[in-house]
Amino acid sequence: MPEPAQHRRVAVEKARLPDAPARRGAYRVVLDAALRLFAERGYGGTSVRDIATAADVQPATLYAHFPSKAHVLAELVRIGHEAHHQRMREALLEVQPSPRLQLAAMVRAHVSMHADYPMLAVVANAELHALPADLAAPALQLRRQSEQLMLEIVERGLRMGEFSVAQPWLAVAAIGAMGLRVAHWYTPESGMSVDTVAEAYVEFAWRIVGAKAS
Amino acid sequence: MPEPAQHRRVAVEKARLPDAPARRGAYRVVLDAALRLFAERGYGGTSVRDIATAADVQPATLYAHFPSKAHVLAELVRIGHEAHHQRMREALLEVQPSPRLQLAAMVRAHVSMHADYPMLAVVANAELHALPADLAAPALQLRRQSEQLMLEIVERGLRMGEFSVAQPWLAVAAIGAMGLRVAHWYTPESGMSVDTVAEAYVEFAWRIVGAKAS
Amino acid sequence: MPEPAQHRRVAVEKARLPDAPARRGAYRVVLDAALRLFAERGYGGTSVRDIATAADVQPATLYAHFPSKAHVLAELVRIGHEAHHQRMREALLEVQPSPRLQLAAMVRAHVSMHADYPMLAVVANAELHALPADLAAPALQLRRQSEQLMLEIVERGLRMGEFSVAQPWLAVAAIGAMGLRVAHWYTPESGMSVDTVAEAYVEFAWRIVGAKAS
Amino acid sequence: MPEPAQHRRVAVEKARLPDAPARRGAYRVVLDAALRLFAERGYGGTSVRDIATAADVQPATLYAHFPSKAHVLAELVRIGHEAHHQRMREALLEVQPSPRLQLAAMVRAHVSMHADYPMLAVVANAELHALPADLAAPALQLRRQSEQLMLEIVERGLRMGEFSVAQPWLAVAAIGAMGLRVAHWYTPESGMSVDTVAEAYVEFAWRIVGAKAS
DNA sequence: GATGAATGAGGATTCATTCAT
DNA sequence: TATGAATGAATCCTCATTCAT
Repeated sequence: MPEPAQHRRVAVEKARLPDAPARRGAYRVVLDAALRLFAERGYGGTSVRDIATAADVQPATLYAHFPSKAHVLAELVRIGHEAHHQRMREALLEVQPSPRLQLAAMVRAHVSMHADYPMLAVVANAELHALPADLAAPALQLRRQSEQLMLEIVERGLRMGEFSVAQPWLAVAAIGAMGLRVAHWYTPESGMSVDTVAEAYVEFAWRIVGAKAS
Repeated sequence: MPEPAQHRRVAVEKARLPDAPARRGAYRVVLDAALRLFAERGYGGTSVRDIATAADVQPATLYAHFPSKAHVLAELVRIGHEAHHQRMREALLEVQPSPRLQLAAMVRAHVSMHADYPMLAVVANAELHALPADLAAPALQLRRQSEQLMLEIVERGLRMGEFSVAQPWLAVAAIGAMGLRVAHWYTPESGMSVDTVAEAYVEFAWRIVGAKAS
Repeated sequence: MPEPAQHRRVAVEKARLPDAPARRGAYRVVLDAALRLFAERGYGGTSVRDIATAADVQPATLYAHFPSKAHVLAELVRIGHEAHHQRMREALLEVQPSPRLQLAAMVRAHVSMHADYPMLAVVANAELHALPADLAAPALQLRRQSEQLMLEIVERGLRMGEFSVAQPWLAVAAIGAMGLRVAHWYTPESGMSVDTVAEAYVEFAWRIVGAKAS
Repeated sequence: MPEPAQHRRVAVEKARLPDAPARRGAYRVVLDAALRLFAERGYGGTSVRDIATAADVQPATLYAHFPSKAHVLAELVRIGHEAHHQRMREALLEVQPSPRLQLAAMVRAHVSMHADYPMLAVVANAELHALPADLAAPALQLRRQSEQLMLEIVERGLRMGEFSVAQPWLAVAAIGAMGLRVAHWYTPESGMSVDTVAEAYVEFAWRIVGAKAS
């Protein structure tokens, strides 16, 4: 398995959440602490006391802002999936309707999301299973939409003769997987910019779907 | 994220371990039960009682065979990494020394391992972080070796003019990530054979590294 | 072995702690319960559940006040040794600087401490070994001080010609031992007052060191 | 409390049992191991596994020789009390019927027993309470006999005008206590011989009961 | 909002003991 | 006699959560 073989789940060390200026106070410090701990140790490996301690708050305080530990995770999962989905949508809206450029825009958004918010991506992906079905449902829907979107782009590219790949679904799975993993190894300290990685992965995606040179 | 968006961590439902005729008795049923539960719920989400119940033994019986819950995970991680490493090594030994064929052999081994033993692969990858450093160390070493091996093949292909890719390390990361994710969605009931998937991913890998048609 | 040969470790039946009006609530009831149980059954023979049940709280409540079962014992050991040390110090401060009177004051304090707080004395002495070294250290220091103090008094008495005994250290050991044991058999219901016992032991101590009649 | 303030329950480090050439094999190694562990950590602080490990035997093997963990302790308590009682009896049989000499013989036997077999003495005294009443009964009876015997000697000495002490029972309690404690601090490595200690304690005992110089 | 104390359920692990071999 | 595997109960302690303040 070809990424820096360390004994950590995320290479990055500080929690980062989008929409930074959102809520303030205990709500925010709890969410930040939970993000880091869930990313590093997993939901099951993190106790409410761990979160409270890291947030410099009493455990009881957490319950003034979240109905339960699961709802803290649910909130992170929601934020992660919504940010991801929004990046994808915006990327598509700003691009020419060519399958090649649309695929590039999606991969760019997908990869940069995972490099910009690695902890959030790891939590949203790897801890989703820890949520009860009802709390997981909204995220699953967004996930399905993104997947479907990319599949439609690839299939349109095939119909238009711009792409050439035998099993489009497998190609989409492979392209998605590439990006997912970035969250685990990427760190700004690696010397590579997010853009460098994103553009490299765009090229990989093009190659996978057999995109004709433009 | 482009795989079947379900609320499960592995598509497959039954635990499978290589070297099946190995040990017998409580050791084996505990390991089987732990494999399934760790894969489905994660290490932190699984209690010793859960394992014992699933294995139909008393919690105390587990401790006659493993020094601790962590050692059960460590054993699964070890088995997973060793099987993976062995498949890779054997694949390379049986192939012509052409980078193109060597890469294909590695990807085939990597992907088929993840499709043949999805739970083992998920546990070995996603729960490695739950192990104390000393128990994780052997697996990390094997991991580093596999990564290094694939990187050397790609770089040799580049030097020989058979491959063409700007950032070999990123290519290796992408190829590895593709395969990792297979463990989460693959199931024989999907209608695709392991070979179908493996061959598709070999083609993707070739495209990523820009392999010249042979 | 010459004390009432019963099958009990302390003759007394109710736990008593000095500085009674100190802390209130669960902290206090836990400490009282632990004192009685440790005295009667020993540290190893008492479970956290035993203590909690006797204190009429949940086991978890104990951990809101003490970091561990060992810390409950440590607290009792500390209280016991500090009370003992303080009695000794105060006794010395209130007495003429004659070795004969100083020895009497110390023995009186030593014996009355063991008769007034028999359970505390038994726990502080007989269960000290159950503490990890770091928790036992403060008690050991106080113990060494008391011993040294009595030895110095005896040696000064010898130099001044008031006492006459061949091995002062053995005399001190014997005098200390006499008092220690009082905690096991003394009870107010025996018909003897604490003072009666204390004065008898003062006489024994004088005889042991060969004190000249004043 | 005037003995070497260490964090150990017995100064001595090796287990010693009288009637050495008695039984052989596992019975003996288990008893030796239990003696040391019970002396150092107490009955409640020692597990059957601890004993078995120290004896280099499987836990199950212990049950081929003793019906239960409690019976191992009972055996040690029995051996200790019988040896103690026998020493006392023999000492009395070999001495002139003078109270002064009889008291000396008893103290000599009492003290030397506690210095010769410190671990056995500590276990027989400090762990007696851990035994169920029926297993403790024989030891308690021997104990009562020894106490009674010494009391009778002292009272006879009083009637004969050889001794002079106000409360004979307290004197007996004090003399017994002195000797008991020797087991905790005595070690041959201290530089004092058993005889030195015993003779010093004989002198202390004489002084306590106010024995007239012979 | 925040908290300190409390709790019942459950966490991993060890207990003394049994039994087939 | 000795043992390896097994067990049900109990070990200490932590869990997520509640509630009066």
